[in-house]
Amino acid sequence: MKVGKTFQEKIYQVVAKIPKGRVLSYKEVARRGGNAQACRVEGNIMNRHNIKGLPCHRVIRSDGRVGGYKWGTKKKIKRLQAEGVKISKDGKIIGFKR
DNA sequence: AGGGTGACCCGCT
DNA sequence: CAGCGGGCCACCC
Repeated sequence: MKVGKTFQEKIYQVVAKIPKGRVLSYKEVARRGGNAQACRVEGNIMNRHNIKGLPCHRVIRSDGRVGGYKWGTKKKIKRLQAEGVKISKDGKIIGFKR
């Protein structure tokens, strides 16, 4: 029995509910979405459809890095810092627990 | 309309 | 340490 909703919908809901100043890893989001192995799709969706209102910059890799970004990883880091997220010089998320 | 590949990845061997 | 498979979406031809 299928829920009917596509992965994008689930991902959208999860990511959109990320509190400000908090970051989630792709795997975490994917896990909540139902398939932890679909982590690639997340990036793909956001990359092709940088949905407005979706704080995709709050989604980072499990390694603690910010990962990639359609508009540029640097931009992503800057954005996170503006939200209050501490980021190391190497672009590592400080205070991120996987 | 259909097939094939890329993509902001992760975990295992 | 390096390499690859895995599942889902959108775009290209």
